[in-house]
Amino acid sequence: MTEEPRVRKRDAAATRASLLDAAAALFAERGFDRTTVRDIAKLAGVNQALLFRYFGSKDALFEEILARGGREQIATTPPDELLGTALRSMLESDTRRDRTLDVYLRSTGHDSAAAAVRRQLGEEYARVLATLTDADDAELRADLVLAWLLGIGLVREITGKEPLASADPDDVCRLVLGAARTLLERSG
Amino acid sequence: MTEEPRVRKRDAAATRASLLDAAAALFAERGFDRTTVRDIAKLAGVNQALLFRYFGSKDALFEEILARGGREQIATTPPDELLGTALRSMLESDTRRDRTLDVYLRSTGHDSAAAAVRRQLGEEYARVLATLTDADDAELRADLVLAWLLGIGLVREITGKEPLASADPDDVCRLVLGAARTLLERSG
DNA sequence: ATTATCTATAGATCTATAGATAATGC
DNA sequence: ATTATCTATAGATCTATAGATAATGC
Repeated sequence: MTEEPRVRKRDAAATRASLLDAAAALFAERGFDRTTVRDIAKLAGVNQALLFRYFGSKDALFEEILARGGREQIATTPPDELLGTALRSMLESDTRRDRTLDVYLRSTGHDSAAAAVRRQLGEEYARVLATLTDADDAELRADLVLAWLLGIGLVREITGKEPLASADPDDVCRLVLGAARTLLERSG
Repeated sequence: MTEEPRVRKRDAAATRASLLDAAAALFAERGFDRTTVRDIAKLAGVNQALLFRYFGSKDALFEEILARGGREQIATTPPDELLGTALRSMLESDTRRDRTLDVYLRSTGHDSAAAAVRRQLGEEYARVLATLTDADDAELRADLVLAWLLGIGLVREITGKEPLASADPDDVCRLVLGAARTLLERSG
């Protein structure tokens, strides 16, 4: 068992990584504005001045977290399974899951967050989903499906409205995929 | 023509109302954390100390704005038209429209906002929408439809992703209502 | 010698309050 | 006399930086 050493040696790369992880966790939990650089440094177990040394500013750190969010997934999933896969990975309460969506949902006051989502959802998910239908408003239909995913994330993670917040992922998937079929099916 | 007087007389009620309107506009535009009490007072055209005299704190003012949001609408609309009406009123770009949804969508870091939406959506919209289907998971279905509305608002107002952000309200209504029918129709 | 880390603090906010001023109504 | 409004500022943040300290590798 090679445990992580409790007392690290001087290691710039590890310190940088700790700050990234700590920031991602706190931004996901409280949003950008309510997370202080001192909170981040404390959780990472490093001095707060190092945050500025390695990232330059709190904003730059935020941008880096948004940029590293969810980049694989898409390429390895067949288009007609993408919606189900994305939905399910969002619904699972794995502690190991990607929290980038929560970072966005809790930082809607920050313009960079909006831009990042626009870019990532747009140039990846929307493009693939739009290939599933031959309707001439395919892109709008794809956007509506993505808006639904974001809305479900919003209600479950932030608003906390029941019964959706605690609903079984299987039930949610079944209902959403059934209704989304209306939007993304082929006309022929 | 009885114009609003440019130089008001001393009028506590009018000052209070000005502060409420100014705060609602700024919270909708920038969210709670990025709006300062001095911004609000400046837009309202009153001294910033009056905000504390009339509301006690920035938080209390925020709560009051959330509480006054969208209270009528529901009672006067037949259940089966509620979804269409709510969707359409959200999509219209009337400058006169209720901005409470935007306040919430831009203040997701603030717990009061989440509580207010949970309460209002829950005890009003969700309850009515759930009567539209006799499925035994009617409440979950209603929540999913509401999550969709929130998600569409999020993408249009905050994320700004095209083509949804600029899409024709008629097109959006047609697609959403068609797909939502799958969730809310009666089985019999 | 290099550079990761830490100390101390500047400088810019931001919310909130105490107390002064002045316009109104009896 | 009452009370709406304004002045001035306390006090608590928060981001960011300059410069000191100390652990590492050649």
